[in-house]
Amino acid sequence: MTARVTMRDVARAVGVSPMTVSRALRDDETVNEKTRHKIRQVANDLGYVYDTTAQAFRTQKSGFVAVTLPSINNANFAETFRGLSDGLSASGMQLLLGSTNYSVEKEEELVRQLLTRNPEAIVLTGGHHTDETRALLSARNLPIVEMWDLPADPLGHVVGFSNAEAMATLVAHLAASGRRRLGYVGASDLTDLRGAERRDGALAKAADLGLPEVEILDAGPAPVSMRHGAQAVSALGSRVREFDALVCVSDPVAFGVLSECRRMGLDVPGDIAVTGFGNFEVASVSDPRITTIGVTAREIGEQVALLLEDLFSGTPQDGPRVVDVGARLVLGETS
Amino acid sequence: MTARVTMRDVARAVGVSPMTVSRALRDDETVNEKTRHKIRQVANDLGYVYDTTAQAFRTQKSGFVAVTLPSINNANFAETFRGLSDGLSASGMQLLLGSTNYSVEKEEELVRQLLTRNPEAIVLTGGHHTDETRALLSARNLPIVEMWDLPADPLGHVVGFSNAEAMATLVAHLAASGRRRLGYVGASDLTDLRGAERRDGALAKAADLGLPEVEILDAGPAPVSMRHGAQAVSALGSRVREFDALVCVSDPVAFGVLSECRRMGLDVPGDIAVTGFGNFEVASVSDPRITTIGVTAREIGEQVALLLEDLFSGTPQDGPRVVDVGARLVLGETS
DNA sequence: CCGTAACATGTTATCGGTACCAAACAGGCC
DNA sequence: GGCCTGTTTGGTACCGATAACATGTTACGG
Repeated sequence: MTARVTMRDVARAVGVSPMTVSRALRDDETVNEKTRHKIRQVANDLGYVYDTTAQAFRTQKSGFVAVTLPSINNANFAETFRGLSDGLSASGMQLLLGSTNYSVEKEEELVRQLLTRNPEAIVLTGGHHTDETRALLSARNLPIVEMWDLPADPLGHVVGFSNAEAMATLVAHLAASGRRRLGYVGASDLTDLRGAERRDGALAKAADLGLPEVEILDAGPAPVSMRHGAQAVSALGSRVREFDALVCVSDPVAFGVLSECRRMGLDVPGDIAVTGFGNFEVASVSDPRITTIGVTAREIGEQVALLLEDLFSGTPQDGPRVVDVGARLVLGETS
Repeated sequence: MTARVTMRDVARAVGVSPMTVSRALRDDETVNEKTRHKIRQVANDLGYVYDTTAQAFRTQKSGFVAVTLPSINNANFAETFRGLSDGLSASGMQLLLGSTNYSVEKEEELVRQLLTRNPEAIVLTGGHHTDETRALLSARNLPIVEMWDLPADPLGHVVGFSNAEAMATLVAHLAASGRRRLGYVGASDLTDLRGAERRDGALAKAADLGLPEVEILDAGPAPVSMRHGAQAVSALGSRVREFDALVCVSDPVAFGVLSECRRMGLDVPGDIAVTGFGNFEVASVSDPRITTIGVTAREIGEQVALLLEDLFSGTPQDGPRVVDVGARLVLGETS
């Protein structure tokens, strides 16, 4: 194979210095219009491809923003990623994606790996991290954004909402419509910390409102999805009739619960209410539509992008910013 | 902020040369056990973080595999990405992800951008690309994998299945169970080329079997999802009764169609059959379960990873490889 | 005690851009 | 013409790791 074409080659072909080529392919300001045009032309003819790695090395700016998501296979996180990606492409940043599988240990490993690429900022999902992760991150002078939560002790900037509070709204709504015997369907372990917060929010609000104790229905280890919701209900068998509302950690779980309830001949919402979380597409398309919490997944990504753009553009900051994008009750036909 | 810690700093602190530090943090073979241990220790104490950018630059190996997906917000592509990601993490490769939004022009732009990062291989979804993309790629001596399709004129290696053939199987099944008046629900434009192939496969097979002409029900521009399936049916109104089967480009669309049919009081599969494609979770959880085509999304990713590992390990290759992972009919309760 | 092999470590140059500073050049003004 | 200003271009060093080669060190048999 022929050796790679570098700026030097282009420079030689045009009869200028590599420095001029470098300028011509970037700032445009100082280089003479004709020279620049010629350089671009020749670069193209020679099949020159710019080497971002070399640039990143020399300038010590990688052009990367590192992102960790619990799972890529989740419509909401995917939307956030898209919002972030679209928002940042304007400033020429590329995303470096890692998936933590809902594990803070995996997150630590990932952060360690991502940091070796010299990202110019790092975006984490959630506010729970290992001590080691926190140490790694604070040792670098690097903008940090935590999203999808409102952590009590943030590492840097925050774009999110209160999962507990949103869930409390939902429980209040159920109580107001006369539901009293609530079951909560979510992951059995607590690796999904956002899920855990939602659960705590539901339990606390129910206690607050004087409802009977909420029974926890185990849907298996995180991440839980449609099939786990269905399984949790079928495992319950006829005991499901003891409840008049099933509060689910997410819409996919709620959909599984809903489907299984119908298979068992239950009337939703006549016999039992079902609620989800996240306003996934399935919630608004299913028959009946599922009552849920609307989170602005895409907006979270966009807000993070805006925040980072501000940081990159050098706008002076007065301390870490906290953006609460909120979450609202979306009434469906299952409650 | 203090300047970054480099190998030089570690070397000075330990009293060895930077070269020894470099070796100690990598191969382990030649460096004395005690020296290595000391170096690791000191590196850790100093908070040294390896600089992959510098390594990538010096060795001219980026450690990146570039991947383009039509959409990240699609459970199947997300699964493929996971399979690929998990499979490649063993060989220390990191994925550089780009989303084409089902557009070959966006793909070209993306490929151009990704190539500046010197990826060691590139994985594309689908077999349709602009001429410019093909030119860009063949100018580099770079392993190329196309997945999710069996292109007639592949750029390199292939891991996929025939979308048209799979759809033909589905239509044959419908015909065998007595369905004759078929409607096809998919994107109106042809930007989703895999979708277009599925459509062509369905139409061709129907014609082949002597069924009446299949009517195309427009679900809007790609990408189409649940809501578009539902809208297509509601737009049809009572005309939906003219069909005895609705073949959908994907499971999400089929689910939308199914929900809307039920809202309209139709009995599925009594009055009308509904089929999907992709074996998404919603197909197996919904009530009734949706008849679909099972594609091995995760396996595609895993197979690509295996293929690339082989290439990276230097195993001699005899020409580009083609892996047909196949696709099978998954009978549900909607047909 | 020496030669040689096996192991362990050091030296130098380099990957492809670009920051920084210097210099060449053109045009305008007195 | 001489001087100044502004525009355009060039020269040199360097970012942090490592390939390739050279050198030093130890172990051991004869």
